[in-house]
Amino acid sequence: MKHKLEVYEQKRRFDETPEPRGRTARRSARPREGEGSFVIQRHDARRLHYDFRLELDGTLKSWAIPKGPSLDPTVKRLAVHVEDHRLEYGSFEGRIPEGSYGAGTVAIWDHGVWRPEGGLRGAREGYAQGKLKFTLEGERLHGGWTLVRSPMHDGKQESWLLIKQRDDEAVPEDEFHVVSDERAASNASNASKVSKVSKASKKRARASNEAEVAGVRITHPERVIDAQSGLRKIDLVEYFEAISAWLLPHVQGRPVALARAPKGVGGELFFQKHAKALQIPHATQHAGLDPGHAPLLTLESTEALVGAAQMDTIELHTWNALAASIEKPDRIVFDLDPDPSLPWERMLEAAQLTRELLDALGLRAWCKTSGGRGLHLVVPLTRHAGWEEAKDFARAVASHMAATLPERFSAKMGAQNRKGRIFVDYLRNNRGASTAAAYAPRARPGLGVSVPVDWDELHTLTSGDQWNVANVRERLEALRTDPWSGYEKARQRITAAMWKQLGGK
DNA sequence: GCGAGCG
DNA sequence: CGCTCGCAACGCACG
DNA sequence: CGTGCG
Ligand SMILES: [Mn+2]
Ligand SMILES: [Mn+2]
Repeated sequence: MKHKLEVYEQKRRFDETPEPRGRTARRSARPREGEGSFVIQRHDARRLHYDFRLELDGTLKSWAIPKGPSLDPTVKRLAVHVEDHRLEYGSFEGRIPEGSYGAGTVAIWDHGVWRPEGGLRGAREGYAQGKLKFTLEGERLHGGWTLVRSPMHDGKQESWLLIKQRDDEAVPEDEFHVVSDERAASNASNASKVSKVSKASKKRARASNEAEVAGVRITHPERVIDAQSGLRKIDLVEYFEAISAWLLPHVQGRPVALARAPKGVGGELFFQKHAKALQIPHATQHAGLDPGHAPLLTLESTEALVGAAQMDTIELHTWNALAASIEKPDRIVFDLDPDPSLPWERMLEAAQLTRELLDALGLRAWCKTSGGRGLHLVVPLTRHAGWEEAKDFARAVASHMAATLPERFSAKMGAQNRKGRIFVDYLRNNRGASTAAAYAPRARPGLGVSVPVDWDELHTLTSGDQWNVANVRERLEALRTDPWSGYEKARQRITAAMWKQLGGK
């Protein structure tokens, strides 16, 4: 106990604060035998909370309650056990200056008498054992209360819960809105009826708030994730399910980066490459590929795609290597990013020109819309080179384009460098970098989709996002041949001759 | 969307 | 309990 | 060099 007070005094510099210095003398008008004083101070500090203090054995046992007490017996309020305070502190109100521990303002929110069940002995035992039952007689709070130590107390501070007991002083607020009609109809305050109604309404709410697709529980299926198209979460989920046969060949075996948007397009978007446990339902984990991190992920099945969608994955980006040969990329990607002011025709020409350079080098490339503003050129490779060589080679190609056609291409990122031109983004060929996969949606208004195209149809393309989650099905149904035929069979490598043509390393 | 950390 | 916070990561452009 | 962007 003495120790606790010392800790407190160390945290405070008494000469700088208006709080009372502890004195050993005096003690004001005492409550009756078996009772003690209590106080709740509203403490507007770095974080607003309520300090709940019970007098016991000459000191104030103290808890910080972030949300303050609730009169609803079904509500448990976290009460973090904090240092004992001196009795004198119970009457403190005022400002704790900046720079002092607990800086902010303190106001007495309630005070009065607490009467522990079992008297003084009950209080001591309850406090030691982590379960205090007591009655409060304050100005705001009355009736029975329970303060229990939560089984989960990790490390320094104990977590307790403050709960109102069910008595006449309790004010149930649970489901107030849902139940209020019922209550008005029959003015009987029938607790069991209320709880039945609330249970039923919760069940109903869950039923309409959940769906099941490919064995995966889908929460909030009706939530609109893109205002522009009006598409809902369930539409995205069903898109992934329907596109599965087309999409899986492009993601299976490859570590992914998921771009997730729990609040939909326009909300916060974050990437996720790693996950512990089965945080993404049905995803496959690959521990050890990325040292110092949780396992990398691959998506191998329809269930995994749907699982990702349940977790609000919109974009699916893949590495340029398989998990099984993580140090040997099996392709390089050129991401053609146009200055937004350029006419689309320049974009098509750029793709064709890039293709011609690659062709001259002896490399076949395949093209897809990005689902956004541009196009992606994908060059499959046998798994012969390391990341360093693949990246250097991609940079050499981009630099060559920029050097030969500087009015059209830039190999430097940054809006400045791209002005009036197309940035050949070769940076997606670094280890750990990734590019939106074929048939993956993009987290942009309209939910564009990256779609593989045949070179023969290049001239018919109208934009990088001409296909989207809503209309790509039409495209696929109309297809007579695989636009990427030959891709799987390609066996090509980066050779010394290519380097020579590009002007050496 | 969800687990971890924290008050 | 209930809130808030991560959830990639790194070369490159710019100052 | 540090900082911020993509
Ligand atoms: Mn406090
Ligand atoms: Mn792009």
